[in-house]
Amino acid sequence: MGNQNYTVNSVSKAFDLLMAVARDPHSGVTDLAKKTGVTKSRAFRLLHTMEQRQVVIRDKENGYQLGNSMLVLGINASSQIDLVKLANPILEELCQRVNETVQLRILDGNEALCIAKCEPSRDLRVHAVVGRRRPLYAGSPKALLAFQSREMIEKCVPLKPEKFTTNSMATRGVIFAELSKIQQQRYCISRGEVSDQLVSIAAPVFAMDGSAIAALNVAAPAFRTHDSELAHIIRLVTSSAERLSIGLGWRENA
Amino acid sequence: MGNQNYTVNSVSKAFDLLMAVARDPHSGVTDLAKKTGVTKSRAFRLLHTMEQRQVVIRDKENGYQLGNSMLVLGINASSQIDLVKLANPILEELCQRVNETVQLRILDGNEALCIAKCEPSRDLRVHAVVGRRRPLYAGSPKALLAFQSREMIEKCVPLKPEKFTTNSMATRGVIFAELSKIQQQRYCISRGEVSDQLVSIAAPVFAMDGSAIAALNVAAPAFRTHDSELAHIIRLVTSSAERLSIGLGWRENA
DNA sequence: AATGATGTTTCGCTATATGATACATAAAAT
DNA sequence: ATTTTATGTATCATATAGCGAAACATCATT
Repeated sequence: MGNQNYTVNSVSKAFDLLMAVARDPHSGVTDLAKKTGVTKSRAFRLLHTMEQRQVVIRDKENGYQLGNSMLVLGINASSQIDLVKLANPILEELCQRVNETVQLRILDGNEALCIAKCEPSRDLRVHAVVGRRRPLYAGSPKALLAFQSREMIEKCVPLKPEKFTTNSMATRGVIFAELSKIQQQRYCISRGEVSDQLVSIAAPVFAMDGSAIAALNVAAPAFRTHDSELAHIIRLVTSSAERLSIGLGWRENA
Repeated sequence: MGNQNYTVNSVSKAFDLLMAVARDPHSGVTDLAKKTGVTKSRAFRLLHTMEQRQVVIRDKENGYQLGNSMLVLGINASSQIDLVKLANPILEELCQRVNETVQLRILDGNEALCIAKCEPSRDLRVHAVVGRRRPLYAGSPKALLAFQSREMIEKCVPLKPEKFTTNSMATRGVIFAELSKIQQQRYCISRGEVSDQLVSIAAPVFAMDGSAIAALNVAAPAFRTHDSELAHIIRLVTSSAERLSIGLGWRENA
């Protein structure tokens, strides 16, 4: 049962390339090769292979972008992953009620990964990107971190946390204190910790086994979010998160 | 300038496996190996590689399904592919107006591939699947075929067309005639050609270069679609398709 | 013209991915 | 209980598939 290396290198590198294409569409072979640390020949062959399968396509200037197969696979993925399947209607309802951007983030490695979002159709709104990663120790991802094991928390809060804004929590101590507060009240409010002038209200989502696997959050411009409405938003976010948890088979008691 | 074989076999096979996983989630190694005509060892290694990258994940019973990476890539794809990006809001509006299922299909090989859809929230509705392929010679994909080159049409209409229902067009002659009619009127109505009791109204979408690259269609139960409303639906479908074409840079005059 | 970017092609080498086979574990059948 | 037939996982020797480097071809730009 040794930890064998069954990895097929070309396949692994192909996905490196693919992620690179997703990140910066319209890049060419040379550029992508550099970004992924692969020889030009190799990049060319791998991309060529993916092109044949419509995984990537090329624009007029030979730049690569994601192709139809990715589209098909992606849409299948969202109907195969229970969490996303369940979440989307709940996100939409929440988004409509608060009329602000709503996001769902899961734990991925020691980061939070956005796997679903919903934006209102008003002109000024918070922009969310599916696939974007954030550290767990700042802003609304704390709603996810707060419910992890002690070791996990230790591992994820660096000794010198990055200061995104003047409002970012500066020390481990402050963050730890905030995490236990979040654990008690079961929601997290962060004001301008990651971006200035943004307020975010988040609540954890629990799986059947009681572990916190995701965090649901509403992100809004600070000036639009007065204390009077805050309680209302908190109620909506926590109840949406709870509905989602229940949908995943979670039950209140232990 | 020879037609070199730059294909990296493992990568190609990996995507075979991946498509198989998308098609039948929760299958195991053995099963997937059979379906894709690959040895078990190879399937295992390729799937293992993709598992490491979160392209696939496994359920409790060792079954494979699509993972988070696919989700992220898929969502990126839909924002990178101009057609889909443009189409979604238009599909949604059309769907809401007609209160029936709306689909967008592109030409893919000699089939029509559904790349976007929108379903109304009523109980009885036509079910659409992104990623599903259909022949071009039957039902609403004819709206796409009608605007292709003579050779393409010849190639895509088989000598003995498949009979999906009793209403399917039986001979090449009948289909050819219908195609020229569609070309003239710029829309296509099909009644129960692919599924009994279903009516579908479709219109072509043109690219900047004037080629027909997609077809937009509304699919509805026949009993709900009376002749009185038909004209109205046609108007909505054609105008939506035209808006989409214009969004892609197409201009009315050649 | 000359330079400096692209993307594409060639080619010989060896590391890499491969099939066959064996093993381990679990479920089904006897 | 014992055997059978599934499954997923591991090992290994072999050849071939994929590799890097460097040459080539098209473009822009100078």
